[in-house]
Amino acid sequence: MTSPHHHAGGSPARKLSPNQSKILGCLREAGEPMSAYAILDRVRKSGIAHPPTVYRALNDLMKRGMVHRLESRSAFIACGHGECDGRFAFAICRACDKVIEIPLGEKEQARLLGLAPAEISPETVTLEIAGLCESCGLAQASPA
Amino acid sequence: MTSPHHHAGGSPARKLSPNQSKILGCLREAGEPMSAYAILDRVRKSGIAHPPTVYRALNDLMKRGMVHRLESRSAFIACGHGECDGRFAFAICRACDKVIEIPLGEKEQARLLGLAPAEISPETVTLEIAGLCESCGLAQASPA
DNA sequence: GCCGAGCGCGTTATGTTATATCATTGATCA
DNA sequence: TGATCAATGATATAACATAACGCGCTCGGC
Repeated sequence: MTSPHHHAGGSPARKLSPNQSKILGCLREAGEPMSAYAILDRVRKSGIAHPPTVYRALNDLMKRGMVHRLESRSAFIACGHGECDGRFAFAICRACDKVIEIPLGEKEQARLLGLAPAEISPETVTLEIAGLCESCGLAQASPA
Repeated sequence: MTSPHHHAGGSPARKLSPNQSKILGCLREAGEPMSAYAILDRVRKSGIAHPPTVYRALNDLMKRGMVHRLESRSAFIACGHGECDGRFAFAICRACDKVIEIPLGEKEQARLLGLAPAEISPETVTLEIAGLCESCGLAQASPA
């Protein structure tokens, strides 16, 4: 048995590997979406040196629901709820990249999956809403 | 026959350039999503030789609503309705890449945009539903 | 006709995102 | 002790996308 290593809280299953912890920490610190290569730059000093290392960790973290991928931006972000196994949507400011995670209730999920035609039995949904956040909206309405 | 009749200025519905026509034709023939480089391979015989040519045409066609991009696959597909300026969703078979375009009614659109929190005023929605199509579902249930 | 502006497009080069593959390490167990 | 497997390290390359420059055509003014 190994000693508990890190991350108090809720994880019922396996623990994170050191690399996974580093990368999750990096994303949580940032609080905003980062590309895999941006993550790589930030964790180089921690000894992570190659893209596959980052992608492996990200894929594992995504399986656990602790990191999500923003498809419309090819970027990754820490789950705002620590961990979630459900479905969620994102609202993304197209100007400043701010991201807000939107948890989807059961009903909402069902409704979204129900949009799929009979020919395709739906499994996962990717929903990203782009727009302008308040400050960027103001900045644009009255430029310098 | 191409009629090279282009003109800068007010006309709201300009016609397609030769390259745009070729690439739209290619996508329509395919009837399924293609990567930009797959398109490039297919139109090389028509004289298109470089990625930027393809991306330029794709971007124009997307602005016109005649081509959509599948974010979750980095692929492009001809609009199933010829042209649409509205919102739409996609159902995608994760096994065979079959794509079905789902037109979203006004109500559905409004509901989706309404999911955005107050902080972000929503503009566009990206909704992609992945799952298994009938034949792939069967194939998986009873493998050869 | 001549000229310059605008535009579509060709071309080169490079940037960015992601993965296939093999090597190394370290734990487990007959 | 040595076989074996899982995880990670490292190399290389594949796949996706765009920046930047330049050419040639058509259009409009003169």
